Amino acid sequence: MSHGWMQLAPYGFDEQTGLLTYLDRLSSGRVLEYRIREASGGVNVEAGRGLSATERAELRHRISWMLGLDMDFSEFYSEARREPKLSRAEKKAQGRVLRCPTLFEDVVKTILTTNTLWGATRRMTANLVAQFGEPLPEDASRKAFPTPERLARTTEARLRRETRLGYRAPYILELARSIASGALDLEVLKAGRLTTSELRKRLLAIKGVGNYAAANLLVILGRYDYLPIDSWALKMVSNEWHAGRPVTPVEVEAAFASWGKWKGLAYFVWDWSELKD
DNA sequence: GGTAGACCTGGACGC
DNA sequence: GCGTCCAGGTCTACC
Repeated sequence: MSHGWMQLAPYGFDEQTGLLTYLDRLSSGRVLEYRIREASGGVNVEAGRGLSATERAELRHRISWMLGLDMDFSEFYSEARREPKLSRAEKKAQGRVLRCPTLFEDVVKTILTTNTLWGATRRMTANLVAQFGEPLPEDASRKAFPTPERLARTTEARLRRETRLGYRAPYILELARSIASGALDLEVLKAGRLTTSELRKRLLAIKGVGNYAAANLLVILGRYDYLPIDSWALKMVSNEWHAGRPVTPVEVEAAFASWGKWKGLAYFVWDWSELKD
């Protein structure tokens, strides 16, 4: 819950019951819904019946990635004990950032967060899913996130008209087409073989991904050396340490510099003071 | 390498 | 009802 991904389609979250849902399309082409609940020692997932062994293995792999189930934060927690503003991190098992099964989806969603309001990000994502996603067999009104191949077949004009992506439409289209054609492989970036600096270069090479978006994606990839400094970060740092005076990205960097390779994570789970009116 | 200016969209705000 | 501003930034042209 450290960022808003659970509010973006095809994720759904019920605050009353704590049920997290997600509509996914497996490589077999099967579209299904994951119903994920917290359980003792892990999570419980319902995902329909009649899955093959291959599909079950893929599903397990994808959900494990989405929830970061194999991530180890013990080193960060050890550092965080010296900072009261991070004291709840270990107790609440914070650090995991909800992510999508494919990096393609995370990149698209990150581009849709830029230069707009959160409500518009939600709307653009919902439009993309509704217009280009593959439907759930038992309820055609509910759909998975569109594949690069499906988006690659549409036109910029249709993207602009039907999803209201605005100037972001050509970025999303170019990304989808590069992946669909095989020219770009984003999934390989998850393997952890590249240095953070090299990973950042690859992300910045994507049209529509700048410093903020790259840093946000690095956090999603488990690299915390860069801060995703957006207008919200400027506002929160201003309120936290500068009595509401406007601050620059340099001052945001300075505020978290002492956290070194953990600074992106410290920023994400920081217990921010209430904004003053 | 640093920096204006343009960029879709739609909600908030002032008049 | 209308015009302006701006938001969880980025790109391009220009210096």
